[in-house]
Amino acid sequence: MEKAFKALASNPRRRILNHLAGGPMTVGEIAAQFDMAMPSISKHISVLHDAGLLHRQKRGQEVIYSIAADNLANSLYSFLTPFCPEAREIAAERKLSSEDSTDGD
Amino acid sequence: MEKAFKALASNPRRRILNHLAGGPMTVGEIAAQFDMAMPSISKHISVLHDAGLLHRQKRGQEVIYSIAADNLANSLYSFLTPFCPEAREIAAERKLSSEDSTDGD
DNA sequence: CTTGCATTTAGATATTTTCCTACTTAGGAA
DNA sequence: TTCCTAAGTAGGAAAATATCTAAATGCAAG
Repeated sequence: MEKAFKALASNPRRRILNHLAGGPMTVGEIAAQFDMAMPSISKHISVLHDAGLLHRQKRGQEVIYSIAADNLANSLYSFLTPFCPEAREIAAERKLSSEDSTDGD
Repeated sequence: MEKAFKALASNPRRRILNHLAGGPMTVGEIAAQFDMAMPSISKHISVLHDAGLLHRQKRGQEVIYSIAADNLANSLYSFLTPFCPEAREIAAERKLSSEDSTDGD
């Protein structure tokens, strides 16, 4: 969860997520939306991926990233749980419906 | 929202929020939970407050902070909206009920 | 094998964040 | 006033982050 929040604490990284909300993309397609050198984008993407917020898939020499919506949602819901009753309910439901134990932190 | 995510990207600050989940506290009470100098805690608190995540109330020479749960939840829900249908619904509901009951803070 | 393209890694530098000590502000009481 | 305590500010050192250019890696085609 530490990693997820650190990953989300950056404007370019949140923008990357927003672009990916439109569907999976290659690194190049993502980078095309930014006025930033490719390696910087690549680094941001890897921070997001490392936080479990992106899925990665290779196609030839391209790498396609897509949002790991479940991890994103679960991280935020479980963080909200102590503060917010509705988040507690939702977090519980999500946990039930997907029994794939993913991250702990 | 930028501020909220930056504020949440720090372990000590998330710990402060978790302590405050137990109820309002003075700066001193919060600081007592940490092995960190007072000014550092004070700074963390002010980052959280500046992000709209804490309410502030003075009582004599003490300052009492409490969680601004609504802002916390709204920030995260509205961020999640593009990625997650249930967040969209919840965000919409929250927005409605906050227009209804103008509870000031 | 060589060339070309997509992505990542390495290394350098500038900015930001974190945390400390020392000092200031402000309220309450003697 | 003077003293004490709670909280915040100022300034600076150390660590972490962001970003760049240059070089390396991986893959596919000729």
